Amino acid sequence: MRQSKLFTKTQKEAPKDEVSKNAQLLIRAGYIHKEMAGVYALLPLGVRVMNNIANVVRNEMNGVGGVEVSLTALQDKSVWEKTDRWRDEAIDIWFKSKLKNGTEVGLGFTHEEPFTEMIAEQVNSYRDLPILAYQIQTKFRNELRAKSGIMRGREFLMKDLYSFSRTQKEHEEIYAKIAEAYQRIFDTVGVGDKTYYTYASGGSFSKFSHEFQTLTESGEDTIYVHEEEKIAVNEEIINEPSVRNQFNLEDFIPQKAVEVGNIFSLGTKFSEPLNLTYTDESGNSQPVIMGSYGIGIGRLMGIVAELLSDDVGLIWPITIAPFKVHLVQLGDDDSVKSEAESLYQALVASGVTVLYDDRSLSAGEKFAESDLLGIPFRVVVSKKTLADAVCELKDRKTGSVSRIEKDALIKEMKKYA
RNA sequence: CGGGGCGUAGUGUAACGGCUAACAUGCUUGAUUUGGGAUCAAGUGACUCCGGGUUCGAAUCCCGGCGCCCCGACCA
Repeated sequence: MRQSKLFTKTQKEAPKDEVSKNAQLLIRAGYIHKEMAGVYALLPLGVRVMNNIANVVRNEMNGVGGVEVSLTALQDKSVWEKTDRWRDEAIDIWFKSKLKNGTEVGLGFTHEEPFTEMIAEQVNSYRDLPILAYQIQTKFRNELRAKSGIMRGREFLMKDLYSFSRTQKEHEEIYAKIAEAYQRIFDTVGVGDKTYYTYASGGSFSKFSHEFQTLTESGEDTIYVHEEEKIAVNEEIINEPSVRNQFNLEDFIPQKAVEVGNIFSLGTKFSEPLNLTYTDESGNSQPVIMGSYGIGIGRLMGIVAELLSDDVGLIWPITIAPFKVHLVQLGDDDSVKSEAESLYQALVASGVTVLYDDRSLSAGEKFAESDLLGIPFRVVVSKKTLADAVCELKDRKTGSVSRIEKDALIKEMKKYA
């Protein structure tokens, strides 16, 4: 993409109503636009990062046998009444509205109920199971207090997968497989080393649920971390006897963290009230064993922005960066322009995503903006580089600069196509 | 929902109850520049969040509303 066509602007200063680092950086760099408290629009660069993160998640979910669907945001009240989760006293974060005829509807804050109903329509026999189905969709939660930029909003993108198993054993195998996929996701997007598999309160069908918590000072949760074992325990259950029995808490140290994913066993909590059953090998009707697995895609983007940045801007990992290469043309010289243009064409032809800064601005401004945007590789074409028949390649993360011939550069960048 | 703070050009800040609401940045035009948000000049841009009130006079004080941020509570 040519930067002259990118309509977003960068700003030197963040709006004063943003305190959180993720929102400050993402707004300054032109990735997001604040619509209102806790509600952010995605600008072109933001869309690209969000899609990339979603695709990382999608690939892993497909890899463990997940099948993608897309349920509705508008919710039928009657489905939620079956599990008693329609009442405001039960769920206080519903956004509710009415149809013209007076029928009440809600905007989905999660999808266990409609998902279970949808699956019940499809499942009859043990031969139909297990099923892993997921969606990547916008959720709506009427939070009393939105905070921390895009980390806790009222409207946000989330991946939610639901597993439907015949037996507890089968469920547990799936659960473990998804936990591994989750860790790979966090590794891939660049926060794996700071993300801990965290024991949290389980609910009625299991001793624990598990959260994936990423360490950060701006986190709203406190977890107790065991560095060597790479596990943690959420503060909320730290005083429970079962926890004290299972873990030697002396080895755990408290840290601030943000929950980027969670997985939990639902047992038959939803399948029973919503009549999701199957006929087993003996001809008996059995309730389906369920699990639920969430990842906040938008929150993940926020945490990456926050953790992988420095004092001049964002630093995207190559896996989710909006573009792999930021090609910067310096000066208005015709020879420079045509060289940059041909390099741009060649990189794009090799399948590399490129943001090509074809504008006539001062070098300083272009560099400062490039640093702020955080694209992994910056390639400069200028009179200087042209004179030596090379390009300049800078790694945004390490800051290392090298000179490389055009063909070698294309070959190198092609690795990231 | 309890507590605290704040609303002034696009953005960031200033302005004792008193002059035409200032400065920086952005944007426009021109010139000089072209390897770190460059320099100079001339422009542009504000019903001071909204509605009431006090006062000779309100960005400034008072009341109400709306919005935003922070702390807490809440958070399958």
